[in-house]
Amino acid sequence: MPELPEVETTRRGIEPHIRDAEIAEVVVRQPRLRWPVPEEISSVLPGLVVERVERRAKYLLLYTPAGVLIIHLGMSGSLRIVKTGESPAKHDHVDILFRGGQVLRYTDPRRFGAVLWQPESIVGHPLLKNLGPEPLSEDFDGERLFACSRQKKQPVKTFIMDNHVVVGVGNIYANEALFEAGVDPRKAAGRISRQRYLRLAEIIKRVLARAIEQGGATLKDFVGGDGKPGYFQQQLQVYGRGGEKCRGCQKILKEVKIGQRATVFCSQCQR
DNA sequence: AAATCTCCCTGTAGGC
DNA sequence: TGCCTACAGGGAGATT
Repeated sequence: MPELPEVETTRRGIEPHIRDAEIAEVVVRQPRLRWPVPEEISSVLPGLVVERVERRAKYLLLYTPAGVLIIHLGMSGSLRIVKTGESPAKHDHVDILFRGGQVLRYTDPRRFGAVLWQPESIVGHPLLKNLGPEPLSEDFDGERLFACSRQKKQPVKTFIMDNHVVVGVGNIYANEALFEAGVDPRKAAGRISRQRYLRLAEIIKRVLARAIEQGGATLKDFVGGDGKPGYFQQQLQVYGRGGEKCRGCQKILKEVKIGQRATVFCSQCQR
């Protein structure tokens, strides 16, 4: 499941290949994603130049003079640059062909992702307008976590995964950040001190920034490769390690469900 | 308003 | 080996 670091790594991987390039053709093989892929993209996109590729939360935004192509990778999606003529595999649902020969290929076995077209401006777009701040921006800090959490009884893990509070903190990094911050994921958000939120916010930033750096360092081949940045599993402290020993105190890590999501933590190190 | 539930989909894992 | 079932998970939208 692409988390924010993987989406950002994808953005950095594809942008050099499609920036300032003119779209020649769009091929939609499977329009049934999370929402139907709009038919109009096949007729509207050709002739348009991709001016830049941005990321907002886990959405990738391909800006053209006529509108914005919005792409979400869901939990199994990926984007990569392939060569013209490379035959599509089973789950290669959308190709965007550029004049010059590059092909941006969208792959998504589980089809939880999305490819949408927003003519003109995306300002006020329903999918984007209620999103909280970017975790790596100055708009996100511990003061905000503290302020937003007052009176909230929901578990702190659910709270930091709420896109209204801060975007891009998915299940993996929520688990990791809470472990590093020494915060029990089950604890009510409203019962955590300002001091601890200041620390938690800094750790969220650090964990995400480090993952992006490593995504960059180990950038998989976006040209002709699999286009998947990978998850750097070897350095995950808790995610996927339920039942194994805590790397800090050797106690057995607990695994529970919080908000229908797998949650792993150390009852000794996280209070 | 806040919290919880449902649903979309298919690869993978586990049971037999 | 193969069949069957359960499950995971982002996140919008519905429901409580």
